[in-house]
Amino acid sequence: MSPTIKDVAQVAGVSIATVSRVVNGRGVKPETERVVLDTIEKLGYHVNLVARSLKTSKTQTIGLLVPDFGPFFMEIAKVIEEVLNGFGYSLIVCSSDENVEREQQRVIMLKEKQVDGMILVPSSEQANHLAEIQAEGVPVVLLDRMVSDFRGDCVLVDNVNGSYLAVEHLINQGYERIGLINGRQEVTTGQERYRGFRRVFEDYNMAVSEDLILNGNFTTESGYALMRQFLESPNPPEAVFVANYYMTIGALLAINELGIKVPESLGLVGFDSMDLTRLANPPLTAVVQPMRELGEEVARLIYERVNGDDSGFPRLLRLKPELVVRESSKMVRGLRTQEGPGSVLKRAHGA
Amino acid sequence: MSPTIKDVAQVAGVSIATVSRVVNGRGVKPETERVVLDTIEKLGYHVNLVARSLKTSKTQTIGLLVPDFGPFFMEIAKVIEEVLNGFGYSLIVCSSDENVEREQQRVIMLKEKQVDGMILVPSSEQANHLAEIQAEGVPVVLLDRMVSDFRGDCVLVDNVNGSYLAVEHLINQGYERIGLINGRQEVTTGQERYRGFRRVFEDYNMAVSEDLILNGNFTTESGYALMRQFLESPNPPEAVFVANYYMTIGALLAINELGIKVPESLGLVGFDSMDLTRLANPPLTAVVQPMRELGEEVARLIYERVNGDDSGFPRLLRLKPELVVRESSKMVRGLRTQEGPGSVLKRAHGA
DNA sequence: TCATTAGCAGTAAACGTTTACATTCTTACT
DNA sequence: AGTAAGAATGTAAACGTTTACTGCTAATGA
Repeated sequence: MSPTIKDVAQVAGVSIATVSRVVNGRGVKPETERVVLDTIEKLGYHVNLVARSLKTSKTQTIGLLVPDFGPFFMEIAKVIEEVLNGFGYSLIVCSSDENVEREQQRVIMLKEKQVDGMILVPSSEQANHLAEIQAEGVPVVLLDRMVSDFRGDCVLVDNVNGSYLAVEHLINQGYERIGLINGRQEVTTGQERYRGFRRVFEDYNMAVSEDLILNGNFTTESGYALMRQFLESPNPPEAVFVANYYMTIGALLAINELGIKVPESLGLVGFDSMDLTRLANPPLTAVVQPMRELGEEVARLIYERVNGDDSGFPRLLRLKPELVVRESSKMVRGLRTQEGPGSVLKRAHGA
Repeated sequence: MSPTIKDVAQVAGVSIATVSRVVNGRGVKPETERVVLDTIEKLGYHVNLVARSLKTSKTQTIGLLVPDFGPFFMEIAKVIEEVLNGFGYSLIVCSSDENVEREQQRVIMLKEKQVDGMILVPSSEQANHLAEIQAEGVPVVLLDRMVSDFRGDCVLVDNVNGSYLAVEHLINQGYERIGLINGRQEVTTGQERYRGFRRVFEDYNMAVSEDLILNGNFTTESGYALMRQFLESPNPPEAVFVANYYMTIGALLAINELGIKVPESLGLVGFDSMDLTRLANPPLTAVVQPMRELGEEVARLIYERVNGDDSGFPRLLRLKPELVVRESSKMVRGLRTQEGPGSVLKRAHGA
């Protein structure tokens, strides 16, 4: 259908090698170049990158494998795309649905598509498929989550301290019964945030109420369900820390649905500051991760690796999160202490 | 590096044609198949899709070109990915930044990558590059926006009626001075929403206040700036309709920043119901577009086209948006009529 | 028993590039 | 003018597949 290099060569009266050289800007005589360029224009020729890739064994494509297409990872994907695009690469994004088998399938698919490198947010501690790909010469950089027995580059956030900051803030505000809506313990982000949570209590010499730890799975649905569980329990927490963005949304949904007043009846610290956390009712105190930086770093790193720069392998970048204090965690002193135990619902509705 | 079909053939002691047949599930004798399959397993062979694509001239890849990587289009991209993935296709997503030249570049790039088809959200009325691609045999489906002199498939939303519903609702609530934060007039979504706005006034036999129409460009920033302009003007509108999602966020930001009470001091109808509009303060009345359906339809359609089904070409799908009424547009009767003209700021702060 | 056919497997060409190597054309120097 | 060097171009192989064609084997029917 479309003209090929051969057609151009024929029409221009030169060999295909010459056309190729013109296309790739090698040394050809200016007048020959003119002729070829004109023919290319006339015929509407475009290089076939599939053919080029086969020959050069470079696709100028990076695979990005995320656990879901939610706003958090999409925000990062956007940055990655921008950076990589600047380097002349394009991106194939796919999702593992937080599911190891699917992750393995997708990795194979990306390998078959001959991506030059992969950025991967692992959805478990499984490492064999990653090592395998790596051994076959495809650079892999882990993003956001680590897997312990994988030796390779990682770009992460300091989650322990992120959640530490959040909970410490709650304690400093005077909250005592602090609940946790916990993330998936199968991945490092979940583990580290949990670790940070406990560490604060150690450092402040306080006991954690084990019954105020609810295990979620990072989804909005689980955030919603667990927040409801808290709110409807006979002896609910005074404040809750939610360990990721999607669950924060879910928790907020539950809170709004039940008409709970935040922070009057419940202190809240969530995760990540997109427009939503800023505009939420009330504006949410949150651990915010440096998403842009995360994307930039991981994009730069995979670019280096793909271009044969192995300096400092395996590189581990741990970026610092930040606590943004807004209104959802402002303790209203004196209010809570006057009441006996009871459902937040009662408190909220003045019962 | 990685083993090829040739290696497998050699080790298995068969010809490469046979290996190929095994891989593609053509008829080979069961025992031969076993041998080949075992060798594939042993060698860790994976088909090279680049080579296959070159031979078959099908890449099993669809290009998606959006004007930006914001949540609206990403939400749709997610659906498209899911559907297409089910058909065995992958997606290359890229952005035109609402810029025609960049759009043209990206289109060429996708063509060079030999995508089997493209889904495109045009960022102008320019059609020549689209027609060209189409003429070269690559199916193109337009999404969300139309371009008038392009003859091809489109999956759209009925924007005229979307914005009609919104403004009619405002009028029915009793608002009279209704402002519009308008979208880009270079694209059909912007044009149609504007048309819908005016049509309501015609139908209700009311005059539009031309000074209450502010022209934005679909970005959060412009939504913010224009809402501020409204709020700080001497004679601000009683209610505002914002013509897309990003500008709605911006408007909300401005409103919160200035501490304006909605709907007490200002009625508001925005666009699209993501988590944000639900959780915003106050919950937002919005024209919601059927994003999932949009994605599903466009994915299905491009799949059909790519697979040679040209039925009904050019197909035009116009999906219906829906008005979700929440609190931001509940007129508080009597309140406003007591005041003379003056900045909303004054009203808001009781001055 | 022999011809016919069906089922399998192999051979080789083709997809559109890039590039090592070979060849031809320029140019300039002796 | 002759030649050597260098520049410009051409030739052909290779990248890893798929697939039309060919040939072989074995089974079937008369």
